[in-house]
Amino acid sequence: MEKTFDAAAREGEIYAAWDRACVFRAGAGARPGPDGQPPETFSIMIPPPNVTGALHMGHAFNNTLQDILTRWHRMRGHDTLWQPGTDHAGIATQMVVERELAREGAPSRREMGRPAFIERVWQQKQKSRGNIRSQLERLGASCDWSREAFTMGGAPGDPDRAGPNFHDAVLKVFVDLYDKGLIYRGKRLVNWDPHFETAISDLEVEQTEVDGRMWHFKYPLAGGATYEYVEKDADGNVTLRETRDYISIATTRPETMLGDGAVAVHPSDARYAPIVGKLCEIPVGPKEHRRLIPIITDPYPDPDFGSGAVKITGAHDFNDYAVAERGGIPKYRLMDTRARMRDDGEPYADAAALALAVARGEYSSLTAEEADAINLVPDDLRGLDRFEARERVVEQITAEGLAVMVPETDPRLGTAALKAPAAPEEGAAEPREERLVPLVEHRKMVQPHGDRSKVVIEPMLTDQWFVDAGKIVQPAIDAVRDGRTTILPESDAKVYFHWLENIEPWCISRQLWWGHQIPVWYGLDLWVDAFRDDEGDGALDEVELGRLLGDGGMLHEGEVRHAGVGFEAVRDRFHDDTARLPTPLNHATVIEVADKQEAIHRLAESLAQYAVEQDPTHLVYPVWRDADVLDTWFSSGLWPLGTLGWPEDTEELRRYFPTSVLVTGFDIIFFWVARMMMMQLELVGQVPFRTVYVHALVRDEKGKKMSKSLGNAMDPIDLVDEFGADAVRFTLTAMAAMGRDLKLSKERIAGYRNFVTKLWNAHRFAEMNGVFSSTNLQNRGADLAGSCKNPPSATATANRWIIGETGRVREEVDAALAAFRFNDAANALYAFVWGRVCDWYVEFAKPLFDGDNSEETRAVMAWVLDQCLILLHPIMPFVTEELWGISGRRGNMLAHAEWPNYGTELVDPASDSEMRRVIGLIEAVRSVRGEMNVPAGAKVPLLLIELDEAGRNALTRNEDLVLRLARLEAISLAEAAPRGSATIAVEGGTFALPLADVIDIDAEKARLSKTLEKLSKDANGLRSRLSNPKFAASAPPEVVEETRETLATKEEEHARLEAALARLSDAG
RNA sequence: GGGCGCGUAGCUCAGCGGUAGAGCACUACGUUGACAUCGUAGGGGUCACAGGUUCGAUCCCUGUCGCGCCCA
Repeated sequence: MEKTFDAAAREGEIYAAWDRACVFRAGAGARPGPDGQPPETFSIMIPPPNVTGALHMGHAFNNTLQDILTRWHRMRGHDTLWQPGTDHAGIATQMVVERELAREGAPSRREMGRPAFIERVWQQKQKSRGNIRSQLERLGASCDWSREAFTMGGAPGDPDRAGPNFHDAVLKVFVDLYDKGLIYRGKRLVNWDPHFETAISDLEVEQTEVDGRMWHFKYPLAGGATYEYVEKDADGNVTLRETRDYISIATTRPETMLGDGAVAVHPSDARYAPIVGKLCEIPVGPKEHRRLIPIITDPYPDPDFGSGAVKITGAHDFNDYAVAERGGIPKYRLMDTRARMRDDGEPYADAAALALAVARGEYSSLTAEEADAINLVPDDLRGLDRFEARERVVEQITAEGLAVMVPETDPRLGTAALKAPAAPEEGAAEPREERLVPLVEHRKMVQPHGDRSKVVIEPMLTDQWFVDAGKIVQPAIDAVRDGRTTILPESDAKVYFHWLENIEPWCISRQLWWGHQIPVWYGLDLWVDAFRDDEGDGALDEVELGRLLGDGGMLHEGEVRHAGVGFEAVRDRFHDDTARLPTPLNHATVIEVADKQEAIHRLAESLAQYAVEQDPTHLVYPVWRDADVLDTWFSSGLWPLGTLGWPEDTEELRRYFPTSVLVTGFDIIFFWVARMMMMQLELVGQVPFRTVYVHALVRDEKGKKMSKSLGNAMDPIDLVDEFGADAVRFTLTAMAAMGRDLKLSKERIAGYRNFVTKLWNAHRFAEMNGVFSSTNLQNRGADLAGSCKNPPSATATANRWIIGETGRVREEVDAALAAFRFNDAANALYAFVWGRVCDWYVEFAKPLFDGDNSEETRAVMAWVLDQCLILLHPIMPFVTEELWGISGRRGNMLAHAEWPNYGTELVDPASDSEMRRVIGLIEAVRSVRGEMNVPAGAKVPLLLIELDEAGRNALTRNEDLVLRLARLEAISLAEAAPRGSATIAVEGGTFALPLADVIDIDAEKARLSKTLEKLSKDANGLRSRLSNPKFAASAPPEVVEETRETLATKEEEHARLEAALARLSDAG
């Protein structure tokens, strides 16, 4: 064997061997239960990574944990499935492709059109699909790749027909929910990304701190009205009293003033009480069409913040939206999809007049659609970018003298403020005349940015599809409350509950091209009064038909719609609808067209043709499909069911659903976990998983979040290249304390790479000592047959001891994994393999190989090393598989080896305590040697002064071990410690190291005194506890007994060392 | 502002009622029958602070101070 495991060279080979042997296939390696029952099943769904993405450390962590669970259950003989797959990641993928197009100088998305673009995305998907898979393979992920799924699998254009038709399943879910009334369309405020021109979810919005400005403007009261403005301090003393003809408003987004619907103040705010209910003027726009808006009260404004008055722009701010809803304030949309000021609709004068009538209460029933149609952007600002419009608005207001002015020394101006002039007595020049400047506060503020586009998100009022989440949320709450699903760690269950109990409607539409296109078709609403059959004769005459065509009639009417998994599915429903229309429209054929414009055109055309031919069979009723796609989280919400073939009743669905565990990050508890819970419960009435294990974040070594822009991201594959997958996995596992972020450093990984080497070299040692020789292989034939239950029989204490230790660690590991305490499992194994097997057992074996028990020792070592490989395999699959192959001829790959179920019954208490004494003596001798500076190479004699029987037996039976490991020449009996010797107190006895020629008497005295001091202190503490009568009365008897024993030991050791010190002093 | 969590050895973290552990780092020594990606020994902690409960508190409770994260 080489000196180290060559991970870089071997890992690929090993993975390929697993692949060839199909060991990761669903159910592979499953064994019947103890009484011949069918095997338990274990299933786990990978949280699907972005198909065009790359794995980051979070993925590495997440998938390592999944692999540990999967491999562990597989080795236990369970029918195991780890379902892999990828997510189509709507916005991210669309972005990748658009960027690619730009780089190539190819036509843009809009230039090439939707079908060509989608085709291009499929090409991209085919190109990058292998990335994630090969990266997961580098990590050793034991997924069943034959079942790889894709959230857009089966969609039109999918060149790969192999996987499940996830696409149609998603559409079916939409249609089912729509038909149940759980999905609706409505005009709501959403996070709008002006770059991608789509609504995005809260998850996709980053709150970023930026240097912002806050302007202060005066909104003049209507008709020049005035009021007494009074400010008071906390004690009620008047600090300011003046007559004002305006109300002061602060804003960070002046351009939105154009859409203000009101000014709101807190109901308790006495400063503004005199003007509540009055109208004020928005100080921007053409003077002759100034809009007036009401001053209202609402609990939202904070009287202590700014002026205490807040402008209300319901169509462009989430808080304002709520105020507007409460107060019946109209919400005027100001921008287009690219966040430029609107350039559509009627001229400003007409729009402003209409809005003014609304504000005056002259126009009571303004619908949301009507409000949306009003464009309140003044003509000179139309078409401008929002930021440019902002500057213009500020200029115009300031020019008009309606900006709040302050001295230029005002500290609120921030860095723009001038230093206050020094006092004259400090020698400053004459104070300058105070100049006034507009109050523009420069301050840090938090602004929403698109996490991918990086542009400022604009809250925007748009038509979107929503899931009425409130109606399906309760079962998801109940399932966790009553324990059908467990969320770990517990604190994350609280997050889950909190979110679900305050659930909001879920916006599921995205204005993207890549994704599941919403399966809703619209038709023109012909069932309205305008198209009435006047005579009631069941037929439309020319006049009546003319109304359809004339006056742009159809354009202004609404739409009717149906949902179905495809056009064919909705066609019949539209036919049923048209059947209710008068002749000749009831003969119309339903056809699919691109959009509403085309529908109007085709219908008009077909009616015109009818007017000429009078042939109703040529009439058409055109319908068009909703252009939007579904939120990616909506489709991934179906992941557990959809990957198993739902809605078909598949074998896999019956076997593996509900799944056993979901391993995922804390950041998607709401967005994914909660939604999967809601959706599977709604669709099939079952929870999607029994346990949700929520893991924390992988940070850099300084505790910073890893991010590309910070440049502190570590690429897991680079780390695998450098240290090997096993080291990376073991590191992540050992640091996976529940609910705690892990700070990853290369030093730590290097430490565990050394552990891999340690394990390797223990095997190398074994190989060099014939442990894997064919004779020995025969001796352990039973084990090769797959039984791990029976360790070889052993007589040597060290062998009996290590077998017991193995039993202990197996219990520890299983208990840890069962409780998802991955770090405990890793640390238990580390301590066992390095601290007990390598540090002690291998050393003990060296002398044993020369003695009577050599064959037994070889058999035990082979068994113990096998157990190390088996128990470590879920965490470190590569090196263990490699060693498994090297160390024996096996019936199975290690990935399918049988997981043991022995436990502490393997512990032999006598051997245990015997080894404790042996190890104690060796350590005591080494310690004294070290402190007395005995050269490491020197062999010295040890004198036994006194020792109890158990100690003597232990010593006799293990003398070779002690001599060798303590580097002793011989052990002989002595009546008393000779002059100038160091004393060693052990359990039940005293030894002496005669070091007359090397010993420094003072050093030895100091050493003994120090130890004695410590012993006295400990003993005193114990004594005071024992002498407290309440202790004996209240503490559990075993604790009292243990305390007594500890005290006795300490006192005994104290006595021995005290005697030694006395002798030393006599001598010295 | 609301919620959750964290302050334990130089660093990273376990432990969470019975007088503190690991890894890494550090110091000294070392070609000991695998391993220098190693071995042996050693130093290093009023377990953030203040109260309380208890025979006993790093652990439970309350408060304070710091630091995170999530939601507004």
